[in-house]
Amino acid sequence: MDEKKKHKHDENTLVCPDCGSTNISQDPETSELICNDCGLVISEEAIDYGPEWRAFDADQRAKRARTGGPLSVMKPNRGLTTEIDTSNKDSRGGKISVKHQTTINRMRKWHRRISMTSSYERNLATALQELEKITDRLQLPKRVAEEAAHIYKKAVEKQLIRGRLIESVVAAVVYAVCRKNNIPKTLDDIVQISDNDKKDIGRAYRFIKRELNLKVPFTSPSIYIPRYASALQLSEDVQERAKEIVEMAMEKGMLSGRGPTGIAAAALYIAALEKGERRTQKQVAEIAGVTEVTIRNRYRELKELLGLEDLE
DNA sequence: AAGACGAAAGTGGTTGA
DNA sequence: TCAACAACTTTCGTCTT
Repeated sequence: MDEKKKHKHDENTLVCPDCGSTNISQDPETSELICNDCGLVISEEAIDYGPEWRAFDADQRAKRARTGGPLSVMKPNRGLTTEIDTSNKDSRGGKISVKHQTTINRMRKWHRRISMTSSYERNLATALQELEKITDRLQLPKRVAEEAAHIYKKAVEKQLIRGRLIESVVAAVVYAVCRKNNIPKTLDDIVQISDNDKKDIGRAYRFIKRELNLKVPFTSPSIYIPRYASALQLSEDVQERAKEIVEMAMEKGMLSGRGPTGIAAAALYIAALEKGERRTQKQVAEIAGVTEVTIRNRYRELKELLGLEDLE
């Protein structure tokens, strides 16, 4: 169990370092170069206005900040806020009279009430921090983070967060955005880098999806093929063949209920056999995060469904 | 010795009363 | 809220390479 977890984590952090070779596309909006194999952002045209350090809680943030906060659409008020400080001095450092202090206190109260301290803002602040952590660890492109932020805001406005951990909801939203954009990340991938329960995240995902009417398309197994293939160092040939197999299986309606990762894994296993680049079931199973048994079952189903000849 | 195969029992999540 | 259910996993024995 421990070993398996470790392995999965490696898979996430070290995905195809050389995938710059072929499968790259450019995002029309942000002009980011994105690897289709794993969603890795190869290079970004946009300048990052954020700080070079990272902080996970308010304390760290306060210690590390040297100037004002970074400008970002990912922050409430774009990171620009003003605050009336509590030292009761005027701009030249002189004391403010007691008479004026009450006025200023009142101003301070309202100012804070209006700008920063509403629960909405506070909620969003933690959420965006968490969102940054997750998208960073999964190496997801910026537009995914932005779409997720947008959806999350809607969820807060509709009061859907009540009774749920902010972190779980953020993870759920990220998962939903990945699904929507056909980015090959499983719920397990998200759980690996999040500190929360799979149960919580899954429940939050279903809830958010239903309440916000998110239209999440059926996940085609083929989106996992490039990712698994490069992790297994299989050729383009094998990938193409595996995609063909998936296509054929889908036409015959094999998609009912079965997990897409298992189908992708089995198709890849078959394709690799056909092209003489044999991988063991165990190898494929580990990469795909399913068991050998599942691969065997899908393998058997695919074989009889497609009438594939026995291969040796 | 390692891989492939499949039966049987167990697990976590969904669905419908 | 509970029970039935499907998909998947775990475990294990057997056969093949």
